Amino acid sequence: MQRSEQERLRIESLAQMRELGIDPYPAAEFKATYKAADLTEGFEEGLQVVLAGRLMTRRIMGKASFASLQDSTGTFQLYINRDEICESEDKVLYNTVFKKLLDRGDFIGVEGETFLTKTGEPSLRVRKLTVLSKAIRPLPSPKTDDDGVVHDAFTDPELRYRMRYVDLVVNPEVRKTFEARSRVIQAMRDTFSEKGWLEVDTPVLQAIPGGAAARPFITHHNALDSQLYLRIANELYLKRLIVGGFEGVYEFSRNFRNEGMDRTHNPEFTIMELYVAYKDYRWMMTEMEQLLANVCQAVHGETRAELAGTTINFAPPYARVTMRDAILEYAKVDIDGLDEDGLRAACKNLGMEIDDSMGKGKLIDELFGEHCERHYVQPTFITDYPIEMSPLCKAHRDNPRYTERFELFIAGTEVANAYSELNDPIDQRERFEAQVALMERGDDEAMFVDQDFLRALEYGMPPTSGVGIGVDRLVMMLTGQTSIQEVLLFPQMRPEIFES
RNA sequence: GACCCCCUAGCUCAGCUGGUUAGAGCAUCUCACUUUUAAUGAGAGGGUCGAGGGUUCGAGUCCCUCGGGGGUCACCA
Repeated sequence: MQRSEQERLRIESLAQMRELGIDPYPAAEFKATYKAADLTEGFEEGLQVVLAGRLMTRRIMGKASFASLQDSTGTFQLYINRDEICESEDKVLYNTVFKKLLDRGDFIGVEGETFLTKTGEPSLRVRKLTVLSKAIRPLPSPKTDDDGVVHDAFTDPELRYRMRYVDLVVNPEVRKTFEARSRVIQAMRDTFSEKGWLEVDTPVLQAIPGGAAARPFITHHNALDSQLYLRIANELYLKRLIVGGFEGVYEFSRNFRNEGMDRTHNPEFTIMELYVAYKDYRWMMTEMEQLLANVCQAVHGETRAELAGTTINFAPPYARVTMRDAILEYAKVDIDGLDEDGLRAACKNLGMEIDDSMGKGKLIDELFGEHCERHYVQPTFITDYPIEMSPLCKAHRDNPRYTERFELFIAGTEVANAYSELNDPIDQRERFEAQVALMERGDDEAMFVDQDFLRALEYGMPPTSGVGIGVDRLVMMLTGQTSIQEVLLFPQMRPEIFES
């Protein structure tokens, strides 16, 4: 393996440490008494503290040095004086270990007391220094000048995504994004658990990939000698649990779809699905408004978030627009009363690319996607989807051509999808049969029939409303990111080839 | 899958219509320095220019193939 000059020197330092009787990778627990942020907030002088973290910058001035120590909460300045850490005549710890053998990126533990430097910087006067772990590779070294401008930042997306561990160490805003992601998920979980709903786990390996229309990843179980799929959705399993008598169930579901990748699609992604018995989609809209306001509050301390130069306002209520009105407004087409041929003519009229495999539902969806979607920047519920495009959703109580469905759009992107769930087993069977017809017509995304799910519905499912929230996309909206890769710790990449 | 762009030191980047020994800043190494904070001053080392082939007297630069990444589009109801 080819090593750079810097790596070779660090490996040499490692050996020298061992010769001095210092274990560069000690096994013992190291008990830090504070975190960097604890010391910075409400700074107190003369406090005895023990800190642990990575040595990040060093400014050596002969017999005294300044350094910064970075832990999970931030950085804190260290002041290291030769004669204070080496009280006897033996100055090896300072002159050799600290100045020569330690490098940027090494983990150390320090003990001492807090004080203010003459320039007023909160600092730790180090009395004792312990090597906790030696780093062999040099970290990138971004620097921030007086004007807050970052120089030499570690920015190459390929390197950042492949080596997220390095990205997280040197780019503090990256760590903040993932802390925000965790708060989003925690806020949802807290809200649901307070309402008494049950968090459940349902199969990732499924014999029939149901609940959505997408190409699945296929795998094989040896002992059963059967083909299995990684789930594209968990919807049908959560509904089975509602049949079983749970009245509120939810799951943060990692789904897998064997489709293209772009800035809003990764082959594996997370959808939070929630089903609540005796509710309808109107109730769910109100519930979602409150949930997202809470989540935004948890992340930002207010119900607004900045995204690509616009302020997104998450405070309820959100606009509610029917799909018919949306298409009427932006495409000037009234889908009400148009049959498939009429729709096809209208699409052609607008210069859209369409083909014969597209049914009525798909044509309407194209109209909406092409002309309307991008206009909904502030959170907006698009409601009452045509029945042809929603095979798991109950027909609208006032008009059977539509369904009791909404999608929530933010910044022109679909963030949530909800129904008054179809619980009529006869109707559901017919809808599945219509999907089979679409599949035979050439639609390779039509849904599979799940006989066991139909059997479950035949045992009776209470009226239920369900929702799926695209967690990754919601995190994007809340953290101002425009690429899904920035909200996934390890986005999908082509496998890296290593020389052995 | 299609098109466009990118790949040069540990990091961020220069490198013109092809020209002699491939540069800078930071990082690294040596020396100096007991309150610095993009520390400072003096000196030094570090490169298979993504890989392979071709054109040429001569290729980081031009051409071809391959690999990786980014963007746009398609696909993803």
